[in-house]
Amino acid sequence: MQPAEKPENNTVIEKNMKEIVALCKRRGFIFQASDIYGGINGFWDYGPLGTELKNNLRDMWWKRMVLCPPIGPDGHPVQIVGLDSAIIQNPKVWVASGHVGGFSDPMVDCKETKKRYRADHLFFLREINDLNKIVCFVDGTEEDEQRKKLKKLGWSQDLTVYKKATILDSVIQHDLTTKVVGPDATKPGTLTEPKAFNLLFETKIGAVASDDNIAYLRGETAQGIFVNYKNVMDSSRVKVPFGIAQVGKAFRNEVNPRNFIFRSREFEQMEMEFFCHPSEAKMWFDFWKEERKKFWQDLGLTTGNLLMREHGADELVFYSKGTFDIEYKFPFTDPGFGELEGIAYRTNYDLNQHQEHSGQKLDYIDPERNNERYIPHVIEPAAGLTRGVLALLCEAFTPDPGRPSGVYLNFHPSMAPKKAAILPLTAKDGQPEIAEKLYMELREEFPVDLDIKQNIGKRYARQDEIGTPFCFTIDNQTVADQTVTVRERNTMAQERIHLSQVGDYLRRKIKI
RNA sequence: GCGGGCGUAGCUCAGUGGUAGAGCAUCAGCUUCCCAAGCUGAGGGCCGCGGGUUCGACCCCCGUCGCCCGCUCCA
Repeated sequence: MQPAEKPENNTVIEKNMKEIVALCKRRGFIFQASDIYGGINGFWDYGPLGTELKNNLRDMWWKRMVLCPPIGPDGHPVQIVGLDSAIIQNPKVWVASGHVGGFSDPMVDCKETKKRYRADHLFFLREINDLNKIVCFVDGTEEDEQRKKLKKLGWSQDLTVYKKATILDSVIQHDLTTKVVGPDATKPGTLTEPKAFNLLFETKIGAVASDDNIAYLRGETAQGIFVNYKNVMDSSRVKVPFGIAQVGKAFRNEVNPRNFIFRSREFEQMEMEFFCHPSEAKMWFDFWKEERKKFWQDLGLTTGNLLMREHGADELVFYSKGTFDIEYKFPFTDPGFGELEGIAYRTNYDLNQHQEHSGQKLDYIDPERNNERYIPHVIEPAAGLTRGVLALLCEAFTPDPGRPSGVYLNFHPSMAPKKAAILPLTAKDGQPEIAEKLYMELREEFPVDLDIKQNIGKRYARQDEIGTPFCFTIDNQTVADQTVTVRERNTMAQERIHLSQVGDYLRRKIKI
């Protein structure tokens, strides 16, 4: 029985994701980019409803960060300002950040075993007296394992007769790739030369292309914040501790885009860099961890599908003193989780780097600490906007055989692309006129649909499928006494309220 | 990047080496006082794209692009 379990499970998961993707296309949430040309791997377009959904999530983040930031430990709202930096910056920015160079991982393929290795995760043993004997291991391979492999090859198992090399380049330089036995290979010469995977998109500035005008599309929005730190300080009357927030596109040449919009080459981030005194960094780290978790919960992601996971020491980038991921249980990661947002304590690494590379002083003179000079430390909550959209879609997707549409999207009303639909029960007897009047009133404040055609069941079903939380239906009684029925999406229950209360009703329900 | 699977209407899928099909959706009209109901009709496809074999290709072959699954990868 055991073996049957996994495939069966996979089928169900696959089906779910397929249905979600199909619904997204059918109803205009998300299309494959360049669809009519056969698509392009790793890029997606947002349709009419997807755009509304994405904007809702973005606006809610902006509100919670910049317009109404949370109350800090001192009882007052924390200070955060907004920014919108260019996608293309001076290429030196990406050298300073470590993305150029550090962001490109050379990969080595094994022709025999079809395995792929990161070149910088490999080391080599070369017999000192025999240039033809070179064997390759993955970092961390125990000496016992090394000897086993040497035994299999029929070579000396005395590790002292081998010279250890860590740089594949030296092997390449001496043209020895044909001699190397790969980590899982049985014969030499199956490893390919390292291929550079530059994860940053390159472009050329100016009409004439040449190598000295290379620029990069940003791999994250964060660096735009760091390079504007001084400008914001000098112009905005902010004092440490404070934050700078930015929402925007970022680009990464992912080796293998997968899972709908989860890993794509063009995506959108919502990042905030919070600058503070080093002695308070831990406190702010804990503060933002809680705030950010609460954010996703407030939007309706249920606790069972949300996870706070601390990075292990091996996972941490060298300059981070701690990173937590907020992860979501997507249908394609189930029972595992996938990253939605990372909250990282980045120390003052980035500002230090930019101070060094730009030659500009980026230290802060703190009037509240006896004019102490220091480079602020940074706590970075960095969320994926497009991943957030996917999480909201997956969470909302609710199959329900008991209703005509067979499925509905259970969005929190604040996230729903359409807040309400106005539906005259029939297209006569003065009902369309009342409906249109209500529509014109409501649309000033809410995204709403007016739908007069076809029978009421079809119209309810359509609204269910796009996740509209409320339908206001005009009937004969409306003409007589100015009341409408409100039909609630999840329960399909109806109540009757006065026309004059509709606006208040929506306002109350949408608020988080 | 490797291996496997798939690509026919908006969606879910039939289909045969000889003139492209169904259901649902969409749209129009009628009918309907509350959940894709009923009746009548309409639009919509170079069968992913490009080659090849053939008198003739949606079908067979090759290539390519895209999607899904598994590896690999994800600063």
